[in-house]
Amino acid sequence: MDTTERLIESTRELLWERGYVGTSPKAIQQRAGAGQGSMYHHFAGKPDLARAAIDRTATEMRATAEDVLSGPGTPLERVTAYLRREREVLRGCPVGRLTQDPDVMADEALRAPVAETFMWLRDRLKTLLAEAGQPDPTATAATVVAVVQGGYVLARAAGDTTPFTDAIEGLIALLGT
Amino acid sequence: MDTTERLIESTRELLWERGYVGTSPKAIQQRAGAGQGSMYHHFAGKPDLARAAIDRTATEMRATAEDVLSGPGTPLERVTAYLRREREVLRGCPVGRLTQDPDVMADEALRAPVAETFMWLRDRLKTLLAEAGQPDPTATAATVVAVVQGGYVLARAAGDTTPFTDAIEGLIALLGT
DNA sequence: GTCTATACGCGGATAGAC
DNA sequence: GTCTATCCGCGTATAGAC
Repeated sequence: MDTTERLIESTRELLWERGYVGTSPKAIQQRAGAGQGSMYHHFAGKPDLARAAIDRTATEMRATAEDVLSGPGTPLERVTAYLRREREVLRGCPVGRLTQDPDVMADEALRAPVAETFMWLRDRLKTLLAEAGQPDPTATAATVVAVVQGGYVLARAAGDTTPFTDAIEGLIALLGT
Repeated sequence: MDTTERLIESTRELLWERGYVGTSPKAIQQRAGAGQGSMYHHFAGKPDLARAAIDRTATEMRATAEDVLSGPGTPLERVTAYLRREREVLRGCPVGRLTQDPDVMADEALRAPVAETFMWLRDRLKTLLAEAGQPDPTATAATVVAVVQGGYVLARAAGDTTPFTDAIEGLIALLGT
């Protein structure tokens, strides 16, 4: 892995763990094993690096979701599979957490991939739920995504994955077999 | 409002807007109209102030919820009323957002009120849902809280309250009349 | 109780040598 | 491309005067 790659990956990890405000160039350099000069040679600064990191994280999240959503089974089974997909629950959602960062939301270039990811996801689920015969697919799609995002919040608050699983299984039960 | 009060209230606002990591003593002092010496006279430092602010915010949130949950109507109507309660959606949840802050989660004194608030809320909803005859009240209660918390995430990502409302109404529909 | 002075390292970056 | 030096203001206090 070359320096550019290591810088981006380190930034992704730190954004996930500590958010944008809590991530310093110095911390990125140390994790990447790169010097000051090296970092500023490859990137214009912290926002530039964050842009690369966030773009990649958002893209990856869509790909992961699409993988399950276009998988085998009836539309409802695929939504259920999406809900039950394995996740690093206690680490939270690497995209959703950015939503809480005022400096990310204030910068159009950083905010856009976050907004697009959730719009895409809601739309994708809406299509499946419509196929499944759900009466209000738009609203239900929002509910599905919200349960996942809110499940992370509950799990982190509790320091335990149980509330996440509960929230997911509670929703699946409500969606009907 | 005396100085102590203004310091706590300013801290509450800043924690809501910018989180713990993004909030500096200097910013607190400026918003409170208090000097450096004044702040350190009344509080031991940033964590001490944050503790007072978070305790109050958590307590207030429980009181607000209890108000609706112990209101008039059938148990299910009260859950619905809780879900439809007015909220400053685009500002996010002042308690839920703390969940994302590594320095808050790392400090037991700061973390405890956050954990307790969500445990209390899930338990309170569980009781109502059990009375309402829900088959799995524990799981459904987690789903209800998660939809609210996740709704905030979606709304902030979109810069628009619509996905929040969609998520809430989608859940209410699933819960049945 | 509040103010001003002082401290020291970090955040975020630029400059220029190698 | 990477390194070291340097910069300036902020974060987070402490000390002591008033």
